[in-house]
Amino acid sequence: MKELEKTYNPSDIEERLYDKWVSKKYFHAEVDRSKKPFTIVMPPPNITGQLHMGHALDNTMQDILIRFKRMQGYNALWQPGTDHAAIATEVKLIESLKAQGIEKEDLGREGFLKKAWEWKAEYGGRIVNQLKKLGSSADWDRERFTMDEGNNKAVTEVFMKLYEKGYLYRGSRIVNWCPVCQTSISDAEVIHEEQQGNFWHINYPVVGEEGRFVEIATTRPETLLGDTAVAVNPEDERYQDIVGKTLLLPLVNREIPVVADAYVDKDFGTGCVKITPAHDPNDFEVGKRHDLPEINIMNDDATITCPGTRYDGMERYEARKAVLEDLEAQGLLVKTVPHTHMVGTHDRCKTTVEPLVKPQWFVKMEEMAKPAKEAVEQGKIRLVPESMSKTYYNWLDNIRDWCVSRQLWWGHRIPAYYCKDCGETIVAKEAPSVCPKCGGTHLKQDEDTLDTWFSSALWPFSTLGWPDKTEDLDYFFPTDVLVTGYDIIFFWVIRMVFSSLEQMNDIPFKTVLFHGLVRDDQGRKMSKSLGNGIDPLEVIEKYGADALRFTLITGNAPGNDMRFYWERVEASRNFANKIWNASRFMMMHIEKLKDDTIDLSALTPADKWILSKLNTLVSDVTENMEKYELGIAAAKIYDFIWEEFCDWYIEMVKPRLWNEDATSKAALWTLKTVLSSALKLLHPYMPFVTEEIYCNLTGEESIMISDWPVYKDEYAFPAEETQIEKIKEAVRAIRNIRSEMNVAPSRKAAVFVVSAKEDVRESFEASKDFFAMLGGASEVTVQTDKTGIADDAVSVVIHDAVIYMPFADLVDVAKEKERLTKEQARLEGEIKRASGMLANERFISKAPKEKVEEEKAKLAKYTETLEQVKERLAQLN
RNA sequence: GGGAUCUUAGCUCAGCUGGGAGAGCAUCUGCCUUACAAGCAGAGGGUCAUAGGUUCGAGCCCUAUAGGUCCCACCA
Repeated sequence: MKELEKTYNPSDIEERLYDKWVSKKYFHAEVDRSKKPFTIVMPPPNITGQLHMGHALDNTMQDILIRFKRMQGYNALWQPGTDHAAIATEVKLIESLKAQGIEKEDLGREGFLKKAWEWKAEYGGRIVNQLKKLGSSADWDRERFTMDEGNNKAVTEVFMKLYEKGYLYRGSRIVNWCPVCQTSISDAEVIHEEQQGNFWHINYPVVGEEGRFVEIATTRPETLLGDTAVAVNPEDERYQDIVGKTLLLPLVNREIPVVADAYVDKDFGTGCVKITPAHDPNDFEVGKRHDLPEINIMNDDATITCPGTRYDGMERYEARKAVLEDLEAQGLLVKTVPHTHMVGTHDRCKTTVEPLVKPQWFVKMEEMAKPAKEAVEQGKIRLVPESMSKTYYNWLDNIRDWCVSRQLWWGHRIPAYYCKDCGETIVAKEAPSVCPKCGGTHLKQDEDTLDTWFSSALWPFSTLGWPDKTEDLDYFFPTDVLVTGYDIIFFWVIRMVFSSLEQMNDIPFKTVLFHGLVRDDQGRKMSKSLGNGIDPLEVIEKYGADALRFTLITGNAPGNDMRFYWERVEASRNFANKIWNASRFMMMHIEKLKDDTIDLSALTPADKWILSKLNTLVSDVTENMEKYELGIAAAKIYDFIWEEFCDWYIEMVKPRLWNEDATSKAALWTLKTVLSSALKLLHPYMPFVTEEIYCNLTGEESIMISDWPVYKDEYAFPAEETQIEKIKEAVRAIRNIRSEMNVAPSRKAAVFVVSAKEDVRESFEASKDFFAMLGGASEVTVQTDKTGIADDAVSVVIHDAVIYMPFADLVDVAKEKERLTKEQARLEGEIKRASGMLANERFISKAPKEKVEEEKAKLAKYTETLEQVKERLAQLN
């Protein structure tokens, strides 16, 4: 028999147990047609990443589900991997190189990529190791990387298929350009931020009509340099006569037409809009409709290109200033109106994006969006919580083509080749040596790479071997649940859905379980810049992985954000310790249990009560977990173990174990049965502590491969449940009275239970041993009426019975008086102090309001308490 | 402009299909009782944002209002 430490120390066992699980290959799943599969693919963390609370939450949820299903007998596969995270990695690498005085260009493409792979080799495993500290039971033997050979193959395959189908095209269109990262980005990567700016009203002179102007308003005056028209609404009476006329563009003195276009809102601003097709998505469309030229005025680093002007080479905001100065000087700046508007910024670096016309690759979304929407509408894919569906539909309804090319080096290089001789575009798996159209040999591969999300969109099937027809794919796909944060529904979830429907002709997963963000204790997002992030590893080190996991999963509804409090981790740790100690108690007696067989009729009502409670818990928890109500299930297990099992059942059972009476075997059997089942229910949440205890308790190899408990009809004892609940009620009543009357716990008293009902008397009689102990009774007498009970006995009424405690036996009147007198003196002192403070005018006027109110409240409370004390004293005299 | 979501005890939040208001922490009181002071026992504290409505019955459903948070959207 192993003696356990008095307090639970997670760091003593976590690593050892994790190593055991890994070496026993418990996490590994192979195709096994005799079992039903249950599959989760892990959202691949970035190779550059460090474990943060979001990962911890995300992976805890997945681990809970996978451990639960594994115990239920499913062939559970949790497929892990990491993401190459194109922009994030490239930017970080560039920074690190810069610190060494090296520029990206110095290395060249090859050299840079070599560095990137070295980086990956160095840091790629870090986050995986951190995930292991959490207890994640992912199948690490199957770990994948978005840029490994198989994924590269999948990416090329999809690119070709989409191209052949006409869903992938290259075109010069307005894209979001990040001047800092120097690449195009997709719409999803642009976040709109409210910024304080101005509306500048500018006069454009009408050509040939001296003194006549058209007044436009703009928030980006520097783009004036690229204007090729001014537009008005065709139905705007004010401007009917100037449509078709020509204006003289200030500063650059270019003649531009006035066009009529319904895009213009005549009630907004001046009703006249300057049109800059090369620098605004709407203007681009207007430009197309009116066949306007596109004049690019900006370089990739957001400096102005406008040869022959003084703005040429200026930084964009510097140019804005200069343009305004010059307009002002020419008297063309009518007015400046402060204006808050939304400005697009790059989600990675927060730089204001510039809409620029660039040749890029786009995925045509219209056709693929439809089935993606239907899959959710028709219930083939279920989103949890359901409210996410609206967000999902809304995005798909308004979807625009997806810009997938990036001007980066780290990523999947676009498998497109251009013939320098005839301009032909060839999309192929391997680099062609001759142009199939003209036979030329001057071919050049596209310099760009693909959006990171292009490869992650294939993750649920690429990790299982696609495009090859593998056994894994056939067996494990479609996956069962995807667990992820609601913040990447557009980036990832939707793209996986349409990619899977298109490539696999099937849904990628049956359910998406969304969770919220983990915020700091003030409700702020955890971020590096704020420095308010809490490192999960620090939490694990201090309180254990189980405590962290339990904290993250409880006290919050699915999909909601949660705040992180150390106090809650501490509470979770205390829970682990509670279980630890319950098992210590058992270990002290368990050797007396010779065998695990029992005749259920040998059980006492208390045994049947807890067994029945457990039975209900088993079905409740299983049901909750199947509905993905992980927090509710966890709370139920917590309450059961702490309250019912520890605070009541263990206490009830003590006299039987101490006395080693005839029912002690039943007690031991019940303790072991109930505890081991409860541990199983808890195992998905707190894998380490449950494993350690379970193995000690049962001698079995591991809890994680044990069977999930199931509801058993023979464990249902409704009559005993009500019977014991009544006794608990009586115990609570007695304790309440004793506490109210200030009876020292050491002071035992005689207790009489009076009931006219035979069954009630019988059940009290049967539970006398623990009832007396829990109620602090020296002796319990059960009878039908008040015969022999003193008139001044304290009584408390419960359902179907009255409990009497002879007063004189309970209270030492002299001592009670002494205590009350002391209390009276203390209260009078407090009242004097508080009323003194409140009588001081300077305190009232100068102290913070709260403080004043606090004192007032205190005074009121003390006064009230004093009254009660006086009353009590009067009774005793 | 559209949409989502929240407003419940001092704090942070649960409350699953409507049926007698909960947890953790904090506060107060008493206990080192042979598993656990990371504990035990007891107590105080809420007109469930506001106003209507549906219902035998609403924290939960409907409408409106106020306030908070978030997402989406090309109003220059």
